[in-house]
Amino acid sequence: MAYRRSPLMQERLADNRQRIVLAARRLIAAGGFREASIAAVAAEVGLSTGAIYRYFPSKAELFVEVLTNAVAHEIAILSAIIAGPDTATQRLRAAVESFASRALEGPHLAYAFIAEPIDPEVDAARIICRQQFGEVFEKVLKSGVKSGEFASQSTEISAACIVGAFTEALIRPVAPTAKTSDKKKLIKAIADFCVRAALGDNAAKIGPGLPANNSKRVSSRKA
Amino acid sequence: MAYRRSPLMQERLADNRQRIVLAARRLIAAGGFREASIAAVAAEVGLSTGAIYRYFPSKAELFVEVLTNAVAHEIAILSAIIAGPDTATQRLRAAVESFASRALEGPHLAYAFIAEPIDPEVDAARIICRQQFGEVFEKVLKSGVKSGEFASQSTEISAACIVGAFTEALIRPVAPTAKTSDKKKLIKAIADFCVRAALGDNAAKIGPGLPANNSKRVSSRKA
Amino acid sequence: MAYRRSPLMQERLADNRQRIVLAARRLIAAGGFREASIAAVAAEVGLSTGAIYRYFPSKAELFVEVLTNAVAHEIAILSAIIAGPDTATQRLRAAVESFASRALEGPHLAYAFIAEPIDPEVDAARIICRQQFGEVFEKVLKSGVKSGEFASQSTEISAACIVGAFTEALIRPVAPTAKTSDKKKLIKAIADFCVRAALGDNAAKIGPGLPANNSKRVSSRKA
Amino acid sequence: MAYRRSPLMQERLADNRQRIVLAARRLIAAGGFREASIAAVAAEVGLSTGAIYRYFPSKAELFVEVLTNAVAHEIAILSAIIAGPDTATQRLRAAVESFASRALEGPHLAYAFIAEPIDPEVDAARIICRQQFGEVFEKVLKSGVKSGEFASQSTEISAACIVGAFTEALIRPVAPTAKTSDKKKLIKAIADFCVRAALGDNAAKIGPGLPANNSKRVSSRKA
DNA sequence: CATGAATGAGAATTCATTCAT
DNA sequence: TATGAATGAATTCTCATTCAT
Repeated sequence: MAYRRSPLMQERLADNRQRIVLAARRLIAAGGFREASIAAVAAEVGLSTGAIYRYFPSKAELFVEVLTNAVAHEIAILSAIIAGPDTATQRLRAAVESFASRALEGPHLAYAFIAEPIDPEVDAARIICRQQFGEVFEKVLKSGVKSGEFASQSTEISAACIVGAFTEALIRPVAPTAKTSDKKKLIKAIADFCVRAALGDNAAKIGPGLPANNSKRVSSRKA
Repeated sequence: MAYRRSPLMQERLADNRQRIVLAARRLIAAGGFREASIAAVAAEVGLSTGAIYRYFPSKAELFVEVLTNAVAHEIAILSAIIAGPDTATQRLRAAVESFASRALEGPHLAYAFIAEPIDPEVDAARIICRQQFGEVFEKVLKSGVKSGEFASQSTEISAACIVGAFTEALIRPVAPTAKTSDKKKLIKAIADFCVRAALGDNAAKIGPGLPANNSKRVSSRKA
Repeated sequence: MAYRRSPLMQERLADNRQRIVLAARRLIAAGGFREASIAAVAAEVGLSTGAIYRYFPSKAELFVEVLTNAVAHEIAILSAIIAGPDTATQRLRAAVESFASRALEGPHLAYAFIAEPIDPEVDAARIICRQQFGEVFEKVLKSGVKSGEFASQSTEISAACIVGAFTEALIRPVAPTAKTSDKKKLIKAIADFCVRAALGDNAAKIGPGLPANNSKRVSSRKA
Repeated sequence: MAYRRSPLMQERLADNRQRIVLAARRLIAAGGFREASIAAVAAEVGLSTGAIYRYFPSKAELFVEVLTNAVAHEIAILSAIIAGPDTATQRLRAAVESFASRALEGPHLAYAFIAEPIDPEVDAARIICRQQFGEVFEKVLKSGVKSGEFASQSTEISAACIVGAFTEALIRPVAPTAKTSDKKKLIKAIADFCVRAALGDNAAKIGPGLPANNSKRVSSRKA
């Protein structure tokens, strides 16, 4: 009598897989790769270590999926923003701010995207993820350059720089960064930086779209 | 009558310390912290593991010195560039290009500056190093803002973004990046990005000083 | 449907913990702390080194348990003897003889109670163990002094001296002490010594209760 | 031209040997065997580690000499006391007090006499040392038994018990034992214990020579 | 003779992975 | 399928001992 898998069972299985990924993600976000041992992940999901290996052939592949998953989620959000109806400047700013604000919530997870290769396999995945981010940003840049809104530039490399630029923001405050208002300022300043870089000498043309810094946007407009 | 150490010996000793640091650096540059076990470092210098501990009380302290050393060297070069007589724009560009081109030589070492905290002690050193880089860049930014050459901005965060932006360049090509010409383009594009971000809407004012991308600076000016 | 651990397995697990403690104890008894490396203990139980750490977080804690266990066993026996109905003299003698005879079986284990602090944690446990022994003996001494059977004395220090006195017996014959009859003589002589010291000048009063040496109690009295 | 050793040189050599032994002794007394690494000993004497091996073929042999030396010194003092003109009781008491009071000054050195066999060779030496102590005490015991002052007893084992009994005193206060008055009481109580054990039921005969507890000795004797 | 750098054999501890139940 | 005990290789660090200078 062959066992047929009940729908309930199937769901639980799919469930477990997802729960493992999320547990690993939570641990990485909280304490970095170092804290995310198989034993810790298993404990977090409420399974045994052995059970993890029923769903993932190795720790590396689990981590690859954690990255892939997290990135897919981000990419979806960013893509939606970037596909929006606003000007390229507005969309770029919104995308950077959106990503950066989430990144600040889990700095250790952010590390994961740029961290030291714990494992070659994981490293390969990470590079791909970064490229995906780059591609999304490249879209806005291209559309902005095409429309003349942005300065002419190597959109591919600019995209990479944008990823790198706000990456920095994630890494700096390893200590839980005090105030919410500080975070907002930080995010805004990063977005400003990226937008300025995208605009180039078109900034003047465009006019008051870009505040030169956090507090004087109005004054900058009157010129 | 105390025995005096021969000059040859003295040299070898001082040498050894440096050789250990360099060997560790080489290993980190080639394969990351992961590959730089004490045993590997010892083998690389041609010493026993025990000998390493004559020069460094712990692995952490060795790694701290590797970072400190590497950073000190970079900082010296960057500081010289930044203290130069050129315009802020030129100095910023030169600094970014200088740093980025060296970083491309040892991508894994670059990782070390942003890596996942392997060890709290090493991590502390890393954060300090990043701040030092930031401070150097902040200098040019401040001088440029003060002279009116750069747009008004949060120089601290812009400096961090610059560090982050070219950090990206170091991380991307983990695979040995094909052609030298590619590297040059990459470096130039990064510098362009950073300079644009610094200039902001002053770009137009300043005039054709900034090429919007690698080859078409003229066209970008006509607008 | 969670798997239930078979009773056999459960038993083996509980067993293992105990077996590790006993293996460590055996090794210490045979060759001292020196011979009881984690590797040796693991080999003795037939486990891997890693397995030991499933049961004990560190070598120190294992050793503490070895001591604690051994002492708890002794204390239980001694307490029973000392709580008995006999005269203080008889109970003291019985307690010393009981302890000493067991101690002679594992001289190296006895070392463990007085050994050089190998590890602060273990050392702390050892001091507590010695105090516990002392307290047990102090009970008989106090009861004997109170009843007038023993001479007035510092019961605390006398108790310590008793522990020390037969400690000596454990240490002397590191070489496998020849004959059983010798051991018996040794134990008896130690007990005599302790009892004499407890009695003090009450000895005469009490009468022939105490043999002055092993075999000639009658003759010793007539003098 | 053969080198002739100058008298000065000879002295320095003999000196060094002694200085090494004393340095080792100091270190052991201060922090136990654990703190007395060859490197530490060398630093203490102001020699190189290699130099130690010119005087002692191994660490074990150095430690053996440390023990032997220390014991020889003690034995000399004790022998003098025991060869004195007083009663056996007085001589025994004096010997115990003399030894114990010195032992309290360097508890860690005292450990060394009873410590866990760090090394079989050292262990062998330690056993011999203990026996030597025993022999000295046996002398008084024998003389006291012969004169009828002490109870008939196995002098060999009583001697061992005495060594063991005050050994305990050395081990108890690993923490620097506060007050001098406490120390005095401790030493006296130990001596009392040993003397009582030696006297046995002769105590009454002899009369008020033995104070049953700490404070009434002098007044009780002269009567 | 003196030096002290170098050796290298352990020792404790960690953790991804396997496998009997 | 699930469990988690067991494995064992790898890693950091220590220290007695040696030997070129």
